[in-house]
Amino acid sequence: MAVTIKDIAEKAEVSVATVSRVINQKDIHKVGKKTQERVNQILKEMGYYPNAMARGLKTQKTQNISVVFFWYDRPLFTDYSLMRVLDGIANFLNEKKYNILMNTFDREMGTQASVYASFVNNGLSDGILAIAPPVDSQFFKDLKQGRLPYVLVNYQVNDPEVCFVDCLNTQGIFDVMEHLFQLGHHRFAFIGGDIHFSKNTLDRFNAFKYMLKKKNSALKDEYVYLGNWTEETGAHGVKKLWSLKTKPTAIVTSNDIIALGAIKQLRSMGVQIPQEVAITGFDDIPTVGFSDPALTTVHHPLYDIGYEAARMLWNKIGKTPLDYSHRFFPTRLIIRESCGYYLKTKN
Amino acid sequence: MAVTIKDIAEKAEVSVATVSRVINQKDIHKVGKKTQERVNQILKEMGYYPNAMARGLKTQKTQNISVVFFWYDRPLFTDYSLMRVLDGIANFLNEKKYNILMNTFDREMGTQASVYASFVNNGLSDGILAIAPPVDSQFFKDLKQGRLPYVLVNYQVNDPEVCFVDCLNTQGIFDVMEHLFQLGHHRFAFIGGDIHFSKNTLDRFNAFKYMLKKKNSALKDEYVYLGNWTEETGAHGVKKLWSLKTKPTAIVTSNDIIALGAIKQLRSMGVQIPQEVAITGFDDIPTVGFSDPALTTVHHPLYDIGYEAARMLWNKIGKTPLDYSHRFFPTRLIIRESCGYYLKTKN
DNA sequence: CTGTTAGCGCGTTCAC
DNA sequence: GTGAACGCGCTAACAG
Repeated sequence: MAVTIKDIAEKAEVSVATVSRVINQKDIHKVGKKTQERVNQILKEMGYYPNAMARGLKTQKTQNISVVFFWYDRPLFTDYSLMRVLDGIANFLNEKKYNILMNTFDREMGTQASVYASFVNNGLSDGILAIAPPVDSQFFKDLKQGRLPYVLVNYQVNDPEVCFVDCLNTQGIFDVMEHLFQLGHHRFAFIGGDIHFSKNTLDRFNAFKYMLKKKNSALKDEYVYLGNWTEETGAHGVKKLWSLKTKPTAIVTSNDIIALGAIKQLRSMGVQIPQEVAITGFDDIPTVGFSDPALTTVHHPLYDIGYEAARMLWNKIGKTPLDYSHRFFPTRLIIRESCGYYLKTKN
Repeated sequence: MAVTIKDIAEKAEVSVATVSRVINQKDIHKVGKKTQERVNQILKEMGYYPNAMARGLKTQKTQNISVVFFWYDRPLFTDYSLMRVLDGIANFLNEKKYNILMNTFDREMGTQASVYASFVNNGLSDGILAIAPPVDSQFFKDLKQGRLPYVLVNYQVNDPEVCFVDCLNTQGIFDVMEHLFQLGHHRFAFIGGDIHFSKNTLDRFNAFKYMLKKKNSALKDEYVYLGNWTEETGAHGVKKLWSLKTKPTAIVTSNDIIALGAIKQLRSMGVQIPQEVAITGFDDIPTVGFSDPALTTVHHPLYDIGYEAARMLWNKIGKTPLDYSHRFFPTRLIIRESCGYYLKTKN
């Protein structure tokens, strides 16, 4: 058993109240100099450190934030995009001396009731950062009904009461497709993740469809392949597309990883990129700068999004008035080699 | 305020003791069937979930594990190697219904006293997984003196009382160098991270020196460059080496990231790999299979190490007798293109 | 300036 | 079968 405030009080021959005062430096001016020194001395000697549980129980503040990840399958902390968000979150919370409590749910658990309450709303944390919660999940409803402040990350919803931070997915897709249109492309395919799970993917897919309509370009079902977020999905999508008589001239993907898988598959089939087909990604993860060809993609300010989400939550917890409930970060088109832009301009 | 056990008791017109019995299914046979049903009903109706703090305070068990990372600078969850370890940890702890409490310290904090106690030994967790703690840090001593069970990960020490899980770093370096010797290399350089911070790096560097001695090959100071774990270190190391009159014929690195940076720099200087110089990595992160040339490296079973470390800690917490205090995982030489092995055999 | 005490929410012992 | 009461370690109101 660790040393408690009571042990200190006995040794110092003062009451626990006095000890508490010097520990927390609260009403400290009321405590005699001599007493302070003696207590501090004993605190050090006995190696006392406050029990966060007891303190939390009393103050109803824990100094912990729950960061909730929804894995598609099993815990996968090697997902660069999610971890880049976590970088931003951790850096902010570190500054503010908050601890991070990781909660990871798989696809199935995200849909269950009681997950929220038993794992998150259990008094262990002061607020919740939900990273890319599944579309229309039970967790999402629980969050609204629950008593804990929360901020959604990489999720957007048309509800002024819900706090979230996201990027302008729609704008990102528009930019990428405008770029492709300018380069003369006219048959567009889409390879993406599971739109029933990821809101970002859904938004990007919708933007893709919207843009086609706007440009009077037809959406063909056989030009759409939705899987998950692995390289395999990219490869499978390409295989499906290349089994068609009329191939697309451009492939828009919802994520860089998918694009990388697609590129690998195309190369293994001897298809020239970008001469025979253009391809684009989304997120701008570091590796895509070194793929062959280097991937034209949409930069996603993941770090800033994480940092800002943590800041918003911190403000909510601190009752600091926030005059906005959500923030959108702009994306940025990163033109590299996979669409042939530099090929054209070389001419 | 969330609904408490007392609220339930009042509504159900029973005592809190009875409610506690049905919640925890303890001495449940003593509770009347009717009562059980009524309490369960109300539990659901009112959306009750136990407060983990209060419970932890009472039982002295938290169902939380502290996972401690020591960043070289700031929180960096995008480090593949560390996150791959976390994958293993999280998958095991998920199975056992333990939560993960993340504690991140920077280089400086790791050396400070009181960090252990105030951030880790605060009653919030039942045990500690310390990922690659800094060499000889204060934290390390605190861990030994502290009352919490712990397991070190990616760290090894000659002390039967200290639990740890690590790979056979020495064997990994031996394999890589034996491979290089077989290919006829004779002037060896080493580019690595900070050996005063990372035990793994230190062990690998020592293995490098030992192997040179064993093979009667001289260790030249100008063939050693130690920085951190970024691509820049690889690049800087190469620049330094290529400023010398006599260049090394082989570069052994302590980590894949460094090797990738070195390769990039060598290519930008027009140096042929492996014709002019061979280069090796360590860890076998996914990207190195796609570098140009593909990197010959040492496979590091990071996932398994994390999983096993979590399992060991879980056993310690559960007082299940463990008949060993540490485990070493074997490494595996992965021969790709960067040392010229396939070049030779093609002849 | 210092101490007494109540209670945060829960589990558990010991009565009945 | 059930309940009263205590205490985990701490903070804060109040008393002196």
